[in-house]
Amino acid sequence: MTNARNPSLDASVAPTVVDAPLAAGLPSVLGTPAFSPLYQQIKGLLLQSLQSGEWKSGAAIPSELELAARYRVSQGTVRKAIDELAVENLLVRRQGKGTFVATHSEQQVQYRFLKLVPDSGDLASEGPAQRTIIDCKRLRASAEVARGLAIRSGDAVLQVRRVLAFGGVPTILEDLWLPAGPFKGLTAERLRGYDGPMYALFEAEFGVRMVRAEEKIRAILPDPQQCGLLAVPAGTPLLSVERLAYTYKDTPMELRQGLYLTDKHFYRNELH
Amino acid sequence: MTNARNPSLDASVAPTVVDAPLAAGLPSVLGTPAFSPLYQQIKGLLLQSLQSGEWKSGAAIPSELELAARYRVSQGTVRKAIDELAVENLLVRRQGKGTFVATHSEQQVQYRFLKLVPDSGDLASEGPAQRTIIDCKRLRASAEVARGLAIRSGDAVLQVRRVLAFGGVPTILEDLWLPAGPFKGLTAERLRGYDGPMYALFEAEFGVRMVRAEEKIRAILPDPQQCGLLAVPAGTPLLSVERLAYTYKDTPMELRQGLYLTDKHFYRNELH
DNA sequence: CAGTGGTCTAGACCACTGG
DNA sequence: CAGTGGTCTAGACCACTGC
Repeated sequence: MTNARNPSLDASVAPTVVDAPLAAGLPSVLGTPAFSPLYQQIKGLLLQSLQSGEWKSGAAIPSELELAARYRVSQGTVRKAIDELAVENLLVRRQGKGTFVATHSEQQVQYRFLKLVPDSGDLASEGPAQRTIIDCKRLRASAEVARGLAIRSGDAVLQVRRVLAFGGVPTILEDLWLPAGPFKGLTAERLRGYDGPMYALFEAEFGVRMVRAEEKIRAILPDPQQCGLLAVPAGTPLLSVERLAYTYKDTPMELRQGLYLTDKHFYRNELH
Repeated sequence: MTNARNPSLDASVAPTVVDAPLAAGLPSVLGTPAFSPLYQQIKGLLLQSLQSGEWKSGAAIPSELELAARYRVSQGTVRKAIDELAVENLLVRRQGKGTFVATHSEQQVQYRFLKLVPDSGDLASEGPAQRTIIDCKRLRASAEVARGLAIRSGDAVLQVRRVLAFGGVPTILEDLWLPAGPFKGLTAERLRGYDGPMYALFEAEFGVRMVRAEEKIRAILPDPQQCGLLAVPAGTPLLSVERLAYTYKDTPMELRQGLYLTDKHFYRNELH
């Protein structure tokens, strides 16, 4: 393919492909990327298939050769697109088996987004967390919550409060805010009836896949109510972990504030 | 190249190449990798050249074509090796210019390992940090420090204590422990005379490049001395950030305990 | 054994940098 | 303009999985 911006990636095989908005090679104002390599466009198409639900959580996507045929590109180009999605943890490659849609329900990565680790050993060695749903309320988004979730202040949101305990010791107190629309029908009972990571439930019941998140971490002192729920004396310093979780296309779908007791655990991070 | 484990990657061109220790294809006991792809071996050779000092911090390494010729492999294989090193932030690719040895002295990534961010804006907007070296002592490693640095308890180490302030507000109190050998000659005066990231000084003066690190984060209450140095009242919760930083080959080279004031800043982390 | 992802090659051409 | 990294292809073969 000589590729004067991909004659073959046309509407018939790739209905919604977004071709480079400007002529290739012409730098546009102020650093707008005037060139999008083929594999990036393929990546975009794969992303669409993921977002649209064409491929379900945990299911295999078509093989590289099939995708190459579908998009009329070489296997290597598809590989590069899949490679990036695998690095971002949206897809999982398994040699000899295929490429699968990443999910939060797998045993190995149950706590993909939870960086809290016991002082000795790993979370798994403490056995499963004991989850206690305290409540699940429907209310109107405060200005702060609305800003995080990119909705209008006053829009309906669900607020979930829960406590996680390890080995019987309450360790994490969490408040979650979810946009009411995508999570219509979520109740405290439904949450209590589910045994597994919450994000797995979101995938299975609401088709919402959390794909990445940002956390803001601070040291704080809990208020009296928080002390009670975590069963710690006033004046105990806690880690405040404010998380904003995103689905595809950088859409924020959950705001979460966690309070972590860090006398027997720590938040583990790797720097590169 | 037909490659029945790389006849061409021989001693003459790649003096220290470690060939797959076992015959390819024969799985050995308990999951030991019995197969090492060519590009991984090339990666190992590049790593050696980095570690040996053949290529200095910030300097360009040979072009892909040159390396391909040197190792007698295709450009694609060299590319894949470099790709991984670039992902790990050991190398930096610059299109049209070359591939460079990553360094901590560059403006853009000055604070590569510092995840503290002001509530509004970024660290750069606050101007440069004011660094105050409190002291730099030579002492014997405690059991804990020795365990972290993988040396013997009682071995000589340097302990550095300093305070970082932003906009005149003391925000970070840090204690560092360094093995005395590689850092022979480091003094408080030398540290005070240097204007820039400490890791940049380590590169320039001691040839030690920090390549990755692990952090353990907790919420703690400072002791009276720490309160004094940070000018905060007793009872102020602080983020305790214990960092273990590594050079090449997973060699630990620095243990660091930081106390972060998080009323105007937060520790920012991204999850994937 | 067929099917999947993983490695490796050789070659063409494109995009970016700097002299 | 030459030199660098970046993209894309086509094809061969290897390693792993499961039937």
